[in-house]
Amino acid sequence: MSMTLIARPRVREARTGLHQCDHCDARPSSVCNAIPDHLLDRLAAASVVLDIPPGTTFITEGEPATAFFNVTRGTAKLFKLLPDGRRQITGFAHLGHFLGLAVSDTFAFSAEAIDPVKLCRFSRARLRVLLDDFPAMEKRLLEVAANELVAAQEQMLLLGRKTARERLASFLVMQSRGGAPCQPQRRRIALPMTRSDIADYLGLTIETVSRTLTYFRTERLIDIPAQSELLIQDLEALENLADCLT
Amino acid sequence: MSMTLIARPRVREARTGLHQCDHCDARPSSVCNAIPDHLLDRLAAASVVLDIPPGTTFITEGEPATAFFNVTRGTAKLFKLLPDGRRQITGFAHLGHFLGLAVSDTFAFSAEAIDPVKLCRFSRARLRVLLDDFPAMEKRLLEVAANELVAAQEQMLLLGRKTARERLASFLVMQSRGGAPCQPQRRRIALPMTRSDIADYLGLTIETVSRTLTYFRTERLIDIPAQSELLIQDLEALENLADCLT
DNA sequence: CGGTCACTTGATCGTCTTCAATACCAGTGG
DNA sequence: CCACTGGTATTGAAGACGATCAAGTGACCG
Repeated sequence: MSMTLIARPRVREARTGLHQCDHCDARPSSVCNAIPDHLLDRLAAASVVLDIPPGTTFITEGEPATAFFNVTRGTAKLFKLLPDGRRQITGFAHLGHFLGLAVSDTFAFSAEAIDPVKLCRFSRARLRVLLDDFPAMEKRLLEVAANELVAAQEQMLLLGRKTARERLASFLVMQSRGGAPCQPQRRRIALPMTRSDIADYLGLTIETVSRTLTYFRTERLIDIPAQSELLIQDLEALENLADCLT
Repeated sequence: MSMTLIARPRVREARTGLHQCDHCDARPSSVCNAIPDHLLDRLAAASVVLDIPPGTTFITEGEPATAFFNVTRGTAKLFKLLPDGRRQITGFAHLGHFLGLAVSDTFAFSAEAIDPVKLCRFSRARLRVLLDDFPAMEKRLLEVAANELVAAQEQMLLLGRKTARERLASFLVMQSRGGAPCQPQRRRIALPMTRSDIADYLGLTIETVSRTLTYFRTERLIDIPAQSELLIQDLEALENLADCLT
């Protein structure tokens, strides 16, 4: 039996005195903003910076949740697997996203870097201390959890009740807002994830994703200058489709 | 044009000195257990007891979230609607379930009583005060939110990647544990919800639910003594189906 | 009884999947 | 420069699962 040997990428760990939270890109949008500026050294001391190469799984479903993460750069996909390999991507984690809410001793999902990802890692114990010392951070976590719950319910609606066209439209509209609601919309969308990722996120196959995107293109709703780049031509039509007003 | 007039059920409000939290059925399993016994009067003072008749919608998606609820009796369905009437039930709320996590000023879902439901209502302001006074309660809320998030992701996997048989099997196995994981399994399941509710929960139609249940019955996996009652005959087979090990 | 409502069962249909072939693109080496 | 390779995306044809449409059953109730 031939065996492919895959070099397991070593996760580079950078724990240095240089690690500073005060000019972290993620802070404005992350739970860390609950900690006042003059105490940021506490936060820096509790965390370790990691560099994750693309394709690396850094959280595995079912493994003990000994540490939590904060994404400070890049995009990760969060997913669950069935024994036969079927996959459901439950979300994409961008700048500022806190990983470790859906947890009950063990992680309920796996996480894999799509492009080069930078993480802040907090051990469970150290985070516990931080939360006890900064109740505001716990409040922020609750806020974040509430928002994720809203998003999750929206996704259930999509997966349970929307058609392929509606799912793709919803996805594109969401991406045009940078993955979060209430953000300014951009016509140009970067798609760091593959078609397969999009399919597994929307509960479809890659063929259906591909076909539907070409439909949208022939209908002049979008343009696809490159594989990982997309231009929205008719946002209103897509929004109507997404909210199923058609 | 003929018009059906529906008597809007008045929600009975019982705000009396008799409202006591110390022998509330919901307390052991709800967020209220974060408050020590000798301070339960604070909790009672902050809440109002409501009786909700079956079929009454007591939370409407999009309306301002001025109050939160705790279910102390009965079962409610939580759902989202599309403009054309398609519905996705995102969950069922039983004894002890806190309603108001998936919130961002306005409710992200609607809630309707399936059978006679009793609720504890907390105004947003009063709950705020309670949470500030009892940080343990905030911690409990975060726990609850984390658990709901885990459940939501599991449901996304179901909706996005499982077949009708697998969905029904997952549903039945979950119900045999009383809707929550880690609880003792019972062979006899009460199904207060209609087939239509089950369908909208699993992203199917009532016909598919009905058919699949009869398949299960002819395969001796289950028995259906009454419409709202179900007996599991072969739990192992159902569990294998649910986790897609077949 | 007739009426309603929820559920079941049957026949047909359509959307999305599956299977398969082809195109595309970047990287590598002759 | 071009052939070769591996990974990813697109396109086509056929098939299946679940949806839709429609009829029938049974329970409950005034």
